[in-house]
Amino acid sequence: MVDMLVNSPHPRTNPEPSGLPVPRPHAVRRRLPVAERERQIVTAAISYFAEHGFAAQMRDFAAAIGVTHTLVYHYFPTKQALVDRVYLEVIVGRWKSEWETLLDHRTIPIPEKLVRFYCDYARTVLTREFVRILVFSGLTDRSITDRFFTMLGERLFPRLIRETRRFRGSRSRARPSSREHELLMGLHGGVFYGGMRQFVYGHGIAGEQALDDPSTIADRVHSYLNASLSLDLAVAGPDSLPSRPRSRVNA
Amino acid sequence: MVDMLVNSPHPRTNPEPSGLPVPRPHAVRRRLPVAERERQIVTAAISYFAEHGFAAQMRDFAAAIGVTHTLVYHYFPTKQALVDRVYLEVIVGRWKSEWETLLDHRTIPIPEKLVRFYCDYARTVLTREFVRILVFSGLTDRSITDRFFTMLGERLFPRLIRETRRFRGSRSRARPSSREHELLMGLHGGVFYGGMRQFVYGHGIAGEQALDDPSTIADRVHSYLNASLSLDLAVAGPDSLPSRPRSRVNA
DNA sequence: GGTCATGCTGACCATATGATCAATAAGCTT
DNA sequence: AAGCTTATTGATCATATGGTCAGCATGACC
Repeated sequence: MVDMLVNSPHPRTNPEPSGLPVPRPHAVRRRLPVAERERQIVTAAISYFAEHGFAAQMRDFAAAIGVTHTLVYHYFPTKQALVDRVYLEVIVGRWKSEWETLLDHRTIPIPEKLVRFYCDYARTVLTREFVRILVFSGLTDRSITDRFFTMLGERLFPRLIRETRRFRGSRSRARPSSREHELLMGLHGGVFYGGMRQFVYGHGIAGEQALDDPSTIADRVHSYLNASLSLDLAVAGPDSLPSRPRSRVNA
Repeated sequence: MVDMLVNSPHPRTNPEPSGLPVPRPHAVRRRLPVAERERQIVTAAISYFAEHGFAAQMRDFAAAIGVTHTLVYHYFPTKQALVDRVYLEVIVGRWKSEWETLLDHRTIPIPEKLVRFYCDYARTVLTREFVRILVFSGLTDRSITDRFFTMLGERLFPRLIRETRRFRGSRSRARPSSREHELLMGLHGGVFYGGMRQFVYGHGIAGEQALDDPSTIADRVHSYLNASLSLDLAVAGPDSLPSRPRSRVNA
């Protein structure tokens, strides 16, 4: 399927070489309860659009679940309506408010908290459907990625910054400096990049290790926290070293 | 988008001198030398497809540079040929063999070498066209991203792993462990994620700081190198700390 | 000013696509 | 088995798309 990208009306392969007249090509017509059929359509649309992009044809999609595209139009008035539904279920619907609760927890040690959060975040978000649909939507209609990133920026990143500061022994509530922010983006991006590699570029890890592998996540979080310790001496000079890091983390 | 078809391909305003019957309703038709026109088409195609994806229409694209789509077909036999050319120029054409030379350099201190490399890599690769086209192509036709990632995997990552090991005082030539590899992917992904945020999600940095900002890059590289120091004690146990890190790096 | 090679365009083709609608038949009730 | 509701479909529409082609018109040369 090269032409998800490159539309081409012409090169449609004619699938009917044999001139035989097919008497009853259509299979048994099964009637499903409305709720069930709708569920089926949405579920199928998620994986179909994740795979082929939102430029994919309604007819091809419908054929993939063995119905006609007209039936899909019976459940969703327009293609856009179906697309919106897919966005909603995959991106918005997967947000877990528990993440916020977890990060607000007062007694779990901060490194453990961050590791636990990023493990679950990775497990939730680093799926084929989520990653590809987020990226597809980011490249075209940004309305959904905007919503997602607003949530990240309002509910997640401030908490992560706050916890990082607590780890460093700071109670500042100031707007994060760009160094602080970029450091966090390095962690966050490093995690998400695993999904990109696997589901977009197709050069994922060999299989031995999952994207949400706790030890990989732990490595990254610890590396991030350690780096954050040097934030305080940012202005002190390039060669100084904290005489005794507050609490260096190790795997 | 729709009206681009209706509109005359030439947005240049017709002077409209007087009520005289104008026998030539179409705008000035400029003839360019072949090489020049081809250059113009390719350049425009790069930014147009980067913006609208490769599903964009030839007519719309042609209209954007003020010619008809027929003219484009005069220079490129098919849409795919143009797309291939875009891939080639943007992705393949931007690889710098100097990167390999730099990483092979024997005397530059390793942290400085990595910082210099990632600064230039970021400057080259973290452009709107590169990032978006790479991701567009990754989501659909992977032939080009495959080529790119093969280059990364053959020419870049091995060198980065080797230098990281040298930094740790190791001369091993063994295949990188998955921990080593994932740590490096964390760095690499953290850098690339900046481009994703800015050019795909549209939630880039506030402008004060560029994607290839040396101090951000330096932070990440140092954080990575420090983390790599704990690789050796991976099996030693979760709580041990190197009595004296070989050479901790700071900003 | 005239002419000529060719860069460039409008009209056209064949197919494909999102969307509509009357007609059909599956599954329930009786 | 008959009847009814409605889930499902095939035929159809209007438009859009990648691609072709004969012929126009532009700029260089005389």
